[in-house]
Amino acid sequence: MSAITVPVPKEFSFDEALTFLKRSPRELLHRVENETVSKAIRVGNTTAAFTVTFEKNKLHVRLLTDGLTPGQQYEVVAYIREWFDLDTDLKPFYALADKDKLLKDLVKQHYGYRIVGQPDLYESLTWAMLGQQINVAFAYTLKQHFVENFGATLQHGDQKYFLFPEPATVAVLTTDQLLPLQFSRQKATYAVTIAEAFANGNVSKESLQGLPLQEAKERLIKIKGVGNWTANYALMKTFRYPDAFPLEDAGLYNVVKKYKKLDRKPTADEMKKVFKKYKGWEAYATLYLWKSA
DNA sequence: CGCCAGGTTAGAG
DNA sequence: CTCTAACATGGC
Repeated sequence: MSAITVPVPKEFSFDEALTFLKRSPRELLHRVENETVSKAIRVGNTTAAFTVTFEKNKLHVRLLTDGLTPGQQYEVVAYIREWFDLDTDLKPFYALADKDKLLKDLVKQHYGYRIVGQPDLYESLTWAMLGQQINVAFAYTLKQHFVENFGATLQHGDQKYFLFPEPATVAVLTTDQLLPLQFSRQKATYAVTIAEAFANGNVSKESLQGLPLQEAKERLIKIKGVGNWTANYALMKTFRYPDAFPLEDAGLYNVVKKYKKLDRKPTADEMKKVFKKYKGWEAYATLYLWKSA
């Protein structure tokens, strides 16, 4: 079995990443067992399963699928680098956070916590949409049903790996096929609309790559069902624009409410004021603030 | 049972 | 541009 080592930055915590990945027992797109993450992804025209562990200060990637070309192996490693957010230099953020009352303790407690991402923009956008206006636990239930019903699977040994559904698969669904999965009519419609946008090529990760945040956001918001919150969330998880963050997020409102000892929901202006301090690092500030919620 | 949850849209004022 | 109702369902 081939193994590949991947160096990580000093400010990286595999444990924090694992904690995040273990968030829901309903997650089908990866497994965490004995400090080992396993997952399958599509690379080119094939599917690759792999495991990731952390030993001697490095990630160790083991490919479970035989016969991958060097190019495909490279793609797997590139995916993992993106997934674990290994290419962001957190030093400037930590310098800023160390001087901030709200963040100071959080960044100490969770030192090395990064944005566990979703390198697939379609997955990211759909996942964000599923999470609109419901609690996270139920969002995972919806995702579980969605993946079980429409995602491809890969059997490796006694392990079954699920892949996120493809846009082309979802684009041709009727809302009636999604209602039994506990989707609301609205979410069912949104799911199909988002899939159509990707399936017909109107939106793709490649076409947004490198765009300024505002432009990327505008393109995503053209899709019905994708508002400011959803677009920011997806851009945060896929491209890690450091200043992409869901300002309207209920969790963030609650953190600020608590911090300012308010007896009501903070206003949008009050939220903006708090986040002004984190200019350029709003996404990471959000990540750590969610930890306190 | 009631309130709220990782919101968005369409329509009115 | 801002405000509001409707959507809609589970978790706690």
